[in-house]
Amino acid sequence: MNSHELFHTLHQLSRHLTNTLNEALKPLGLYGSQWSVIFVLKSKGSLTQKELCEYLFVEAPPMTRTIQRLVKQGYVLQVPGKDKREKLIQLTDVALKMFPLWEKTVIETNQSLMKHFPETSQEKLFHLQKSWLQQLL
Amino acid sequence: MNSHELFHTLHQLSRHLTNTLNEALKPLGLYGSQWSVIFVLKSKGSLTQKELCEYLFVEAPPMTRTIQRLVKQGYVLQVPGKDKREKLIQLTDVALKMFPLWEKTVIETNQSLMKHFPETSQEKLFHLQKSWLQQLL
DNA sequence: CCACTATAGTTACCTAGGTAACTAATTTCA
DNA sequence: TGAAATTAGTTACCTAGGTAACTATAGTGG
Repeated sequence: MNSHELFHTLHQLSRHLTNTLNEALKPLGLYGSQWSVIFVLKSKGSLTQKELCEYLFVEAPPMTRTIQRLVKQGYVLQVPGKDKREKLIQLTDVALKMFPLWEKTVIETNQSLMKHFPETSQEKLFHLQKSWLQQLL
Repeated sequence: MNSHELFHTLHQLSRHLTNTLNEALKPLGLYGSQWSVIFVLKSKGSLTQKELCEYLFVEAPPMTRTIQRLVKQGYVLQVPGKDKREKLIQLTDVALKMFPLWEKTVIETNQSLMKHFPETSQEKLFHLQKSWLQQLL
């Protein structure tokens, strides 16, 4: 094992997971990146764009783009925040109604992705990656 | 730990590694994806585009783009292969001369990325990733 | 031989993430 | 108070990976 291999498998895994989720959400008209935003909003309630960026570790421009797309789809609203700069993002009723279906799809996809990967391995993987990431940031 | 967290951490790590490498290679006029192609060509010698795609697990169109960019930069040549469809990709003398510097940069970056991540953990992580990936593909 | 199928690479277009630059608004501090 | 610095979000543009469709070439089998 050298670092090339470590990095390569990591990137490859990431891409594979992304592509599989996108494929699963495609019939529902969503992409993984949009689901991530929706999921966070559902879990934590309305957030500012800044908070979304911080939570999901995504830079502002792509977050703007994702949110604008979700606004266009009618799944989120941009509501003025505590001052004139700030925008609060919240889920619409449409999104709340759709959420269970989206969630079901994601959970099934994730389970299928991890079907043959033991839970102990998942836990180990998570902790190793989290540990690495934490010392990087 | 739930699958959202596992996936999120993984993607985040992947992005961080990619961005850090790109930043390091930027002064040398290279991107990580180009380096990957160069590295494989240096390791294994001339390969067809198809072989490069297979080795790096990238679809043909982005590989075409990366190669075309490398051709424009004068780092690779496209040489006719065994039939009229096939193109062999090989490193130019310029690239061979530059390679040590590129490699040094990449190695230093990688080492810095892993500085506080013990080698035993790296090995464990690699094997977990590889194991998961193998049952997915 | 030739129609059909498969293959290698390309083009067009999509999403996603990033940086740089920018605008408008807010905060800071002399 | 007001200039300078900071902040929240946007615009422009870049790279990277993907799918669909395509072109030219090669292989297959009746």
